[in-house]
Amino acid sequence: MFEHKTISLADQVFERLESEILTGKYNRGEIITELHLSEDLGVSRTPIREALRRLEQEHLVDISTKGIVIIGVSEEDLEDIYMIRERLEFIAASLAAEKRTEKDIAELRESLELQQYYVERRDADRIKFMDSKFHELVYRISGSTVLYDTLLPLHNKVQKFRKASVQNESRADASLAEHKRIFEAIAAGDKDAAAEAMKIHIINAGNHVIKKG
Amino acid sequence: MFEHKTISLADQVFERLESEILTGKYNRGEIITELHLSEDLGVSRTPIREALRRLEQEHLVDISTKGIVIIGVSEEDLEDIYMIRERLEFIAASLAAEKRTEKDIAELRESLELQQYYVERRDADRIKFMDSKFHELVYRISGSTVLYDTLLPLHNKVQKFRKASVQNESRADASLAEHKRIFEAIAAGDKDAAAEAMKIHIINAGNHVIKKG
DNA sequence: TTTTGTATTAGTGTATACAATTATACAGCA
DNA sequence: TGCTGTATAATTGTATACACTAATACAAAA
Repeated sequence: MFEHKTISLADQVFERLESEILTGKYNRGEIITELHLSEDLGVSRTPIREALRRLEQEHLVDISTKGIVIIGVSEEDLEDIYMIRERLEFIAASLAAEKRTEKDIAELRESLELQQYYVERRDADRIKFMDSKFHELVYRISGSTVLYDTLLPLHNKVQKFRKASVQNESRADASLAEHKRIFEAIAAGDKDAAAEAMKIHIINAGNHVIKKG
Repeated sequence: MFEHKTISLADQVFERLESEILTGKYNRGEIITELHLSEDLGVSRTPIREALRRLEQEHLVDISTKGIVIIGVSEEDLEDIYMIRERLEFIAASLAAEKRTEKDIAELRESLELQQYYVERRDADRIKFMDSKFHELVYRISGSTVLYDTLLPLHNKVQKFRKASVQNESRADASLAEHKRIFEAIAAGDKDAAAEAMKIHIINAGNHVIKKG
């Protein structure tokens, strides 16, 4: 009856470590060991290693003979990520406007309403969460597995930097307004408007996140 | 003296399986098991699993309770991949023209000379290899880890389809000419010309690989 | 004091045994 | 014939023991 989809320890460890690295718990260049992780998390090295292999593939860590070297996301990476997202989410929004179903529209609307709720309450963590949710929905609605797989990791990688941005009240308000504009265009099936609104949104978000030299 | 960099079994298994999946050894939907792989390759399940986890992350396989389900790359994925590459390699070429050193130029030139050599000898496998090498060099020279990590998997995923394309002699000649144009622009440090030449190249390559409905 | 060789230690890499879950085949029954 | 329950088998998930490599500390000699 109740879908008790058990998540493997390896997956849990991956999610946790990825989140901890992306939110800045570990410093760039810091070295950790499988044994420490194993003891800290209370699981054997096997699932730890499977998680680390995936993190290594994402270039979030480097596995050396001295241990696990934390890489994370640098300021330079940030600019590249927003540059790429600007181009690809432009496409994703266009496709989403083309392919969205009534159910998709309802999901987007609900996610926006929740975002509005949290923006009014100045709940930065949940704002960030709903912001991610909205973008992920657009990726999914685009119907392109390739776009989804390409964009989701890029989006996740800016977490640490995005939190500060979202705590800025005026930016939180503006971001919500931009999401609404994107939503309206997708709901109306207006491909060009959706793409353009998304492009502007990514550019604005990037400008607020990237520290200018 | 001799750098005998030992490659772990897990990495070897990953490379091999990835290549076999992308070149079409397994059919979409086919199910294999860890035990079979373990026996076939003569290694224990541990490195097999670590390889499979990475393949799963790339959406090349799906690990279910029935076994490992082969996903691979579909025809629909192809169009998305070339659409994305068109946009991102445009940027990569531009950055490469901006940042290339003399050493980079020499490497690109050498890779082109080899490609020419193999094109003249109609050696499809090696043409494909040198074609990949050229693009990978551009990714690297762009100086963006993010672009590199994003583009390399996308490029690799079209392997199976690219081989047929490269066996077409007129396309092989055209592709070489396009590479030369990209090279000249990068060597000259002409960002816009490099970007434009790359864009045209990707579009042409895509048109030859994608079967029209 | 510096350098070099060696013993030790700390770390990842691999194999194997076992646990848990789920698919499957088959028998019994309606 | 079709359905249902159960036993069996097949598969992935996890833990642990061991192998191997390389970094490190330390002592001895130049």
